Amino acid sequence: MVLLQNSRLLVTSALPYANGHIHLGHVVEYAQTDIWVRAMRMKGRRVVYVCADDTHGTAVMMRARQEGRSELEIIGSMSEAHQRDFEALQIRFDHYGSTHSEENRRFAGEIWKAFRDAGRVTETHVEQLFDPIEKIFLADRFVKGSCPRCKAKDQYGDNCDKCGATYEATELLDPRSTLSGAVPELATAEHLLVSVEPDRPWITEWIQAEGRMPREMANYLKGFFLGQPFRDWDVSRPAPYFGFEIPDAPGHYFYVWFDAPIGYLAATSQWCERTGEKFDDWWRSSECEIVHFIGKDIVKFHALFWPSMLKLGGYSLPSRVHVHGFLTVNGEKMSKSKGTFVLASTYLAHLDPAYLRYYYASKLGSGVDDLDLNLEEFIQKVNAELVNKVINLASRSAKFVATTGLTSSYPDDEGLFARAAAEGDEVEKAYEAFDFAKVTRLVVAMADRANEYVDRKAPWALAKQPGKEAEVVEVCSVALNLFRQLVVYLAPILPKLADDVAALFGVPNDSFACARTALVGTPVTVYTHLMKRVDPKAVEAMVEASRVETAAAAVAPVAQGAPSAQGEVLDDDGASLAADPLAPECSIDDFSKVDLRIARVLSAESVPEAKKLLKLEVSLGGDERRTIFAGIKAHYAPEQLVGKLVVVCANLAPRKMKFGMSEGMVVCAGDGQGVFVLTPDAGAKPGMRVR
RNA sequence: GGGCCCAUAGCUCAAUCGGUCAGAGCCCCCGGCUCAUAACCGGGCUGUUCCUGGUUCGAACCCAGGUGGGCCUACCA
Repeated sequence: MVLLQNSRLLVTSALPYANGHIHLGHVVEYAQTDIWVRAMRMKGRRVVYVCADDTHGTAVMMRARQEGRSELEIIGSMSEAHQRDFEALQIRFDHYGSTHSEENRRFAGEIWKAFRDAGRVTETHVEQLFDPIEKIFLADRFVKGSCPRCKAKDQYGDNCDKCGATYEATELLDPRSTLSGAVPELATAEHLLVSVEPDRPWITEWIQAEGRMPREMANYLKGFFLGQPFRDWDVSRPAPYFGFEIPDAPGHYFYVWFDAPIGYLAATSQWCERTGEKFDDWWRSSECEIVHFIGKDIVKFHALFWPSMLKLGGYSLPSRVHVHGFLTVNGEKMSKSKGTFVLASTYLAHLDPAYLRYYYASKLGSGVDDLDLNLEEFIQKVNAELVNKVINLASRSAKFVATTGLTSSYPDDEGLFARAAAEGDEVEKAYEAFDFAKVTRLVVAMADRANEYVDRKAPWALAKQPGKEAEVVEVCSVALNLFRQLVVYLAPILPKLADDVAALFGVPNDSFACARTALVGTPVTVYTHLMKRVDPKAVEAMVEASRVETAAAAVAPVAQGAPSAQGEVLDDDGASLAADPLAPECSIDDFSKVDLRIARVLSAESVPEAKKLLKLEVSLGGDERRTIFAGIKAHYAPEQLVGKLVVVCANLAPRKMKFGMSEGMVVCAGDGQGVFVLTPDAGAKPGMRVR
């Protein structure tokens, strides 16, 4: 570990993008960072934790146009929503800013000037497609057309997902703007690039320093980027663009990824302004170490470009770039149709944030592995470990000392308290090493020992024997002290519980040192449940609510590459329509050529060798049956479909596929991300025509 | 096709330098208890540590090859 023991710490989480709400995938990162920050504070370190909304770029601009609102309105309301979610999740920043701030403009300008002064800015002309209606240059993701190689329709401007060809957007056949549907024109745009190649030698070394980042990430960067010259980085976008105009290049704007990480600087600066701290003490001081928490998708920006920017600007480099994996739910990617794409606000409407914080912590090691939220395990683990073992200690002992309080001197407890106190070092080390799973393992083991002790001493039996009153109080004083010790160790993960327990005894739990000394003579207030068991029905309700919410929701036109940009738009904002414009008008005769029928799914099986295909057997009524291969494996389990009525195109020319003949097509709605099979209302029968 | 990571009981995972490390929790079964949020305690149960070969006095841990996953990326390492 590169971290020094006594320096101050500046900690960041990646900036959530202003185009979508916080969901459970985001929470992995913010909860993890928050836990680490709290743990470092409880060790006595000075820590500042900053974050901000990432606001710039085409996605926000287009959303503003579609909704007829200004960008400022959109980023304003999204920032509020984000902060509300974080607050409810007990994720506490010292400062939460926005990349759309004067400070950020200033820092971006300064770093830009540093590139200029170093002679590292070059210009280039890029032939790019231009939307004559929206008056905007089209990024690859905003153009669709036919693949120049295999002629597959509806492909984005960078590569073909049918044949895998890569090409320039300008090579697409029949290109269309996904924004307006217009035929794009070829236009020349001037772009500004910065060179990062001069930094490659020292970045190569910097990345591989012990503890800089998880080993597999360092290997990945080394193998993938560092072995060859860095290409110049295109950091400008032509107007119109929602962002900062480049000071010495009118008409050019900073690309969102240029000013996004600079948001870390700006947020710190705002915090300094507010608190009277000196900025240079945090970003230009050997006494301060910087720790970034990021997802593995954005490691390139944080480990290659960002150090280069910092160095040129004269700022400190990060001591640690802590990289985590993605969230899966029940073993697979979050799925809207399965209701496992859960927004933070939806979770919070049904469940206590403490459960999620605990569960995530119990699964977080120091590596980059994806974290699976298995909902069954979530219920079982939280109930068994947290409520049944830890909380139970207080629950089973508190009432015996309600009138007496804790003993005035700490009784003999067979060394249990001392042992757990000694293990505090291990707990602290595990926190520091980001191994929160180990923390929970240690704590659960301590709780087991404590429960075993209470069981052996059986205070409930003693209470029935006259003259043993003092002994009862002793046993329960031990139990409560052991309990509080656990709560102190868990405090970074469960700050609310720590506060509640502090109130129970009237003694704070704000430092790991609190776990070293037993409480004596302390009065105990009336005990009420500190945490309820997870109700499986609430989990079900949350999944159901997510299914409903997202089924009704439109999808963001593009998932933009900003920090942790896993966000989605969740209302009927026309984004889907914009992303996939209406086809040219057709006649009723044209339409009649397509014979759509209701069909019943008789069987469905996944094609093991195929990535995307399910093999369906459908009935059109009577003996008319069809075998259809549908590319919906990623979105539907075979058993979800069996027995369902669906709409199929019955007169589609049969198509020979690798796995057999497909004799029709199941009609689905989709936008490239979600896929939704259409089903008729009750009463429809197989064979009915759809007009 | 290339790169990286991973592979331990039904499930989720542990196991400082290769040396009682083959473990914990959950699940399941049996027993106890009744203070506690149908919670707690005790006992039992399952493993050729993916396979094959090698190094070593000794390997889950090191090396080679293979198989199977995950992620990234693509005619380029």
